[in-house]
Amino acid sequence: MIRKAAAIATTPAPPNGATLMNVAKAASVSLATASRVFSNPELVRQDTAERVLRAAGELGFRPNLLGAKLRAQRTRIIGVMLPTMENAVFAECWRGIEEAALAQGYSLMLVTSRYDPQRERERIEYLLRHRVDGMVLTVADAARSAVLDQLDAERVPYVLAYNQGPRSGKRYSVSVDNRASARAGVETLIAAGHRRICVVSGAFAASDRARQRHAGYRDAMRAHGLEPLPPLSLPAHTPTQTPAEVERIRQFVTAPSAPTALFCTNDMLAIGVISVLKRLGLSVPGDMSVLGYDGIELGQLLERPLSTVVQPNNEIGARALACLLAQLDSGNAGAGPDQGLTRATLLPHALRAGATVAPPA
Amino acid sequence: MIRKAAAIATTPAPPNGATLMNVAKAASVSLATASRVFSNPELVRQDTAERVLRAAGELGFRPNLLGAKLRAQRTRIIGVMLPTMENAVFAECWRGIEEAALAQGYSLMLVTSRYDPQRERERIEYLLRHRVDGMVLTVADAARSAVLDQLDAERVPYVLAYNQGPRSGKRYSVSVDNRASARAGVETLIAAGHRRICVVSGAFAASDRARQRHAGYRDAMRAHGLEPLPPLSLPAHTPTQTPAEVERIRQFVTAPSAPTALFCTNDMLAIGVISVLKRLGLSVPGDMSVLGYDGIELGQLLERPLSTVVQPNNEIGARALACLLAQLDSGNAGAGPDQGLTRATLLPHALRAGATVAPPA
DNA sequence: CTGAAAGCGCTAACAC
DNA sequence: GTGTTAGCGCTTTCAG
Repeated sequence: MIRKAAAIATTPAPPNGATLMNVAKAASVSLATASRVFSNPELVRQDTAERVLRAAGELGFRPNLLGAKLRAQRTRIIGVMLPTMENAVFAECWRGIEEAALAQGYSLMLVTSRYDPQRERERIEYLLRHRVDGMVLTVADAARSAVLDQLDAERVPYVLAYNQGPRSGKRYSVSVDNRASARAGVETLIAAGHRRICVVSGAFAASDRARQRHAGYRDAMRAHGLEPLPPLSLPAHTPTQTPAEVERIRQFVTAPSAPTALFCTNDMLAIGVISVLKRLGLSVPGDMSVLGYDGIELGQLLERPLSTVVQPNNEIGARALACLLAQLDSGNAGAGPDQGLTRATLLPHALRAGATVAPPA
Repeated sequence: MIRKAAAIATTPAPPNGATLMNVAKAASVSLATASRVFSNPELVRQDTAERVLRAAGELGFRPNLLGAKLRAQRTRIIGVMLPTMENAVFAECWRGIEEAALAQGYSLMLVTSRYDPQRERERIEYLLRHRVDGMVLTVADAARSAVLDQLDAERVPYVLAYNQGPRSGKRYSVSVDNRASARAGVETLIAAGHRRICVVSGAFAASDRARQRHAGYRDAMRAHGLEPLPPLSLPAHTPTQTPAEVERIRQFVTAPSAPTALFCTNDMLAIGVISVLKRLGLSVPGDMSVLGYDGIELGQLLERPLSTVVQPNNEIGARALACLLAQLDSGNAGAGPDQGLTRATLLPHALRAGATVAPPA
């Protein structure tokens, strides 16, 4: 008895007396019945349910998902890791993920990695401690990612977004065909009459997509008998208009045999580059054509709409989540046998003709 | 015995045998000691701790935060509700929040409301069920928000971001002085020689900031003996360049006594408006000056850098979180007495001269 | 259709 | 310093 009293006293002063247990008491039913009213209503008689519901309403009952999750050993929380929200492409993807999650009754926990593998590890560990049921991830480099290997080893379900898995790999991924779409984009440049075309990218090491898109560029060039030119590799994937960066761009575009068209591996970069060119006294597309990649909405809102390779960003997010939930529903336990199906979902890309590409002068 | 066996069998097949309990066994210590090694290491002897740590390492132990949270009655999760991530201003704010949270060991749960009060209610209820310790919120209209009233009633700690609380209100908020900063912005327009200045905004009903900024506009106009003009109120806070919207803008800017300068209540809107003007054959700032509000980074990266009123977005997020944690640490229980301090933190704004404002023709 | 009871993994008194 | 123990709030057999 004393023990009991002590135990009660130590209880952190019920911040919320509205527990299921109290609801049950108020409705004169057992805890089990009260629980069922919320999780399996069909198992309880109409009027009993109503009584419980009324009691819940009066007490202002709000289910504590923590208890439920702990017991159920599944949280219905999905971890999402994206490089940054400040690049609209990921904000658009997030929207797709969030809508899909909402529709399916899942919650999300978002972390950003800033394209930093070290930080990727830490943030994912964090998600793991929260016992997320699975994750939607965009990593710097899927092919050599220690953290992905770890996730595989621990059998944590995840789906890559934007990172494109190999055609017959074991990893799930949702993306466009980076290489083919980049090639298609560059081909529009070639079709416009450009011969000297260069890639502008953030650090290739920090983005497998950038590398794949670069490969697509090479495909296009070679297919048309053109010599791939060395790329302009900038430090970041989002533009910083530091003097150093501006100077690098200046040197690049004013060299003796400067390119007549630039293929930027993402739209933000393209936007930044266009502005730098302008500042350098070059007109776009008069003196230099610029093609982006991503298809962010913003591109269409600009004074000079951005010509770009469009990815269905919302859909990439939504499909990635759907793919993850499908995994969760099915062979969650014990990883179903490989059905020989490709696990890399490729969504169609499109080309958006803006006003930043024209025939060379 | 039978019971016991049954109970074990029903356990959802340990997806993770690496529990604290098992670590404790492996290290031949009690559960309590093992727990202390992680939460209060100073309470346990060096070598004991090492043994536990080693065992944990071998078993691949990862603390299950769910159990800890349930027991501790605090989750160390902060709920964040922002209107949308697709407006960079909120993406920048998120960054500030995330960095601050990371530094303090808090996790975040992000939801977006799309400027929709109904959705605000639902999403917040969601956060509440997850037992977040507190929230950082940007709501459509803080002054008449049912959900905020509810949060007050339930004594859920929260801090508003962007929504500006009244000088001596009871609510915590972190923002700039919307009215004063807007006034300062419009005054730069007046200083440039403009007399006919109009506000362009998304639906005022859906944003108290838009209304406050509009009030600042009126202040500026009146202070300079100018007649406030009727605003152009667009349906959304982010631009959609639908034919209908373009047409509305056209009528507005080609009317007999059309304005010579436009003050847009946010940067995204300004960017969209500039592009529409261009399409309508008007040059900015030649035929029309445009001033934005928000100071998103993107504004500086544009071909024609956006003139705008700058808010410290990262800092708004970081400070809002800090303010929330301060609340949590102190009078979490029982809402400390009103210290007469203003709970509305006002951060300094700035004016950024871009290239979209010039003297009227 | 309803109830009793056994925990999910962890923390925090309290006792030793 | 360390162990014992009683739950946090909920779900889910198993038994009526």
